[in-house]
Amino acid sequence: MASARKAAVEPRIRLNRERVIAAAVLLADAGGLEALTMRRLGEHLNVEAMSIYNHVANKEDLITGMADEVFGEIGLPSHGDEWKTAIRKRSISFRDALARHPWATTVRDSGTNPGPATLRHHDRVIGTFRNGGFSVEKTAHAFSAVDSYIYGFAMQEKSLPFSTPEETAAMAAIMLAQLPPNEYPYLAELTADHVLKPGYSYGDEFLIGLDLVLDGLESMRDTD
Amino acid sequence: MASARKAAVEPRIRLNRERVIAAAVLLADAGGLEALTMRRLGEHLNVEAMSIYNHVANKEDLITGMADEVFGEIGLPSHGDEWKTAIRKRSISFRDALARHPWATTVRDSGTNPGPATLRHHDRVIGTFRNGGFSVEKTAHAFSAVDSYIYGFAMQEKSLPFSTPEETAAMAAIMLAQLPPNEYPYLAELTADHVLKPGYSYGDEFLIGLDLVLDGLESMRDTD
DNA sequence: ACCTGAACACCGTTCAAGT
DNA sequence: ACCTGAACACCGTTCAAGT
Repeated sequence: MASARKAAVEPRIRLNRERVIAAAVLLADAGGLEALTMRRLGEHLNVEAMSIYNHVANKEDLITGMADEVFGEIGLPSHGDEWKTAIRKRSISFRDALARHPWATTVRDSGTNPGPATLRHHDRVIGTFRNGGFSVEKTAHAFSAVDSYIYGFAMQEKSLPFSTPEETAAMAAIMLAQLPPNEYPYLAELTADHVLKPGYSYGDEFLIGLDLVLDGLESMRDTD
Repeated sequence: MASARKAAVEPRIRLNRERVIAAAVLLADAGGLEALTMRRLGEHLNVEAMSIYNHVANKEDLITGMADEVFGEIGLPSHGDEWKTAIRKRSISFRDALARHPWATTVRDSGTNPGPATLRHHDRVIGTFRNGGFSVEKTAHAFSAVDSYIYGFAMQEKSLPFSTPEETAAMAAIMLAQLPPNEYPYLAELTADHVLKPGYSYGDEFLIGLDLVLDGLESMRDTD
């Protein structure tokens, strides 16, 4: 009875790999990958840092698990949709996931030791191109082009020193003022005539570039 | 005389920002960004780690300098070439630079505090689009699309667990053997029928995707 | 089976002290 | 002006010891 009450007061839910990974994702979302230390993660889990090693081989294994968690959040391309619609939807979902977890843009576990969510996701994307009439070779081209674009865009977006339109305008004005205009005339023009225009948001570029790539893939599929 | 000889035996060239950055780039090229520690860098410069702070504000400042160094290695788009040729050449040069310095794919200083080489490079790229008949707005689209693609491709390439064709074949065979084929049929097909084919090299995808983007930009420029 | 405390070999960075 | 030694507040990870 007494011990039951004590357990209720100090819940100390059983630790496991999933809970460790989930807490680590929260920590990295809030402060970036460099804010994720084993000691800090232990604090958030009400446990000493060393206990984490009972559920995760080491920090690298932890980060691999985190990356797979992010891949699990990406909506799989739907079998019902036409290939272009399906890939477009999952690309938007992919970019949204990377925007929620900016640290994930630099991790890229998929090359070395992909987790189950990553494998399943890749399989479905490849299958969408194949069933959309792409040859095996052209599927490889398509997969590489689309994912390169998404990763690169997410990385550029993450490294911008602003996020809201107001911040953007303020930062752009400062940068423009610091810019020697004779030295960088085109950069100055782009900043003054485009970035500083009301309603500018770098995020809007995503769909423009994405559709450019998808349209290009469509005509590639139908030629040769 | 004696001191002159001593100076010859122990050259101890005067340290400066450029020499510090150059040594740091070598270190990061060899072992990645995590191999770059101030103590190790000091060793390579025959100096205590703390001396480095006389030439660099802190490690972040050092890495910013390194990123600008890499941008300086990228061939500027030539004024004589037609925009597509000029951007194509500089994109290949950009990707080569990122392949030489894989750590730079994850740095992206340009957003927050671009160095002089970065600014000059961006100005020339923007100018190439403008002189090639792109409106200011379409120049922004083009710049974003091309650089997103290049960054993303370089990141994917860097994270592959193989580089030579022999390694690729060996790794792909292992991965294919580990793959449950019923669970990931399309991934298995792509690996067996494409990646394992003799002559496969992921790097070859670069130009295919790049030309896709460039052709898309050309038709975007000429419509609306 | 899981958690802990102490310890090891590292980090980046400061500061007073040297030349 | 530049370099150094000692020190501080951290890291990831090990290992023996606890329950």
